[in-house]
Amino acid sequence: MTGPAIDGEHQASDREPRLGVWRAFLTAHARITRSLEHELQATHGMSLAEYDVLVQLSAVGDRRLRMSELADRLVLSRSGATRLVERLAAEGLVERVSCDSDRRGQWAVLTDAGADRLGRVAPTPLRGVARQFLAHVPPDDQPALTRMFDRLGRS
Amino acid sequence: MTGPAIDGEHQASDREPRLGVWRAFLTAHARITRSLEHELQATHGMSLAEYDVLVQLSAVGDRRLRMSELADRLVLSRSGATRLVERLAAEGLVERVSCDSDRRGQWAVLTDAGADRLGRVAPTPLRGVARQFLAHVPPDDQPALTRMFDRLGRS
DNA sequence: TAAGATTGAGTTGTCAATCTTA
DNA sequence: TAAGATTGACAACTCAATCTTA
Repeated sequence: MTGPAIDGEHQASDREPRLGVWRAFLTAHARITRSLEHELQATHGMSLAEYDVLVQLSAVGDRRLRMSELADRLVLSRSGATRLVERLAAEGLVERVSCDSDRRGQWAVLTDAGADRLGRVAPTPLRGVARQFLAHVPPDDQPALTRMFDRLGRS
Repeated sequence: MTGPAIDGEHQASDREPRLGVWRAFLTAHARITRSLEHELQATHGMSLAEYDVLVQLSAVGDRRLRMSELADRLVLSRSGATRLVERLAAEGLVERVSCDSDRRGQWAVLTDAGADRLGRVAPTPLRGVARQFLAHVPPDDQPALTRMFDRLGRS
């Protein structure tokens, strides 16, 4: 089915047949994140971006990441990371510590309060992801999908 | 806590094994859209959001969509859609037309200038999507993936 | 009363410029 | 000179309130 004709479900395909997957990918992402954002905001007054910082920090051994590294992991600009950490620091969930070995550098460190908060908050987004995402992804396909996603956006 | 153990590649998995796919999905989306955004902005001074409006309008028969419908398709708030169309209208790429049958309603209509602009601009994002997304998605898997993405974020 | 749409106020992110240390 | 990080100025989106027509 190469014709522009019967486009039914997947309109807006930029006149290109293959673009259906891409549009579906975009829309899925937007719907899910929007929903998770609302739910997390409503139940715990936290944004997904803030939650992601706590998750990233809690996932590394010593609960700390350099600002640049954090920005890279969040796929955020450096200034964006600065401001995000700034807000979390104001709430006492993250602490800023300057780096000994390179005095230009700063660590973003998860505080105990931050870890506690993450523990209380996490169930909400976890349930959301399970229900809105994982439930629709066949477990057998997950390893292959993960590898595919990991390749996307590189080159 | 089941043990922070061997998390290797997919850290930040929220202490949950299955979450690797989810994190990979999030990161892939962020990387690709960020790159497309920069490229489109640099080459044609247009945002991805603006481009998406033109695409959506050009994809429907009479090149027009009600504001609400447009917002839904873009997965954007209604006010977000209003402001986006406002900007495009200022550039003459979209025209606002009030609706006859329901005088509360407004059509966003793609102008000829808008269609022309879309034609000139499109090659850039299309190449980007081909290179950063489609190239990594096996053609045989695309129909199944499209169906999967279409289900995500519902329920 | 409700639905379509817009507006005012506020939040969050970006870029470009800047400061500091390597 | 360049790299890490922050700041100022600004762009784009969200919610809540509002206006208009159903």
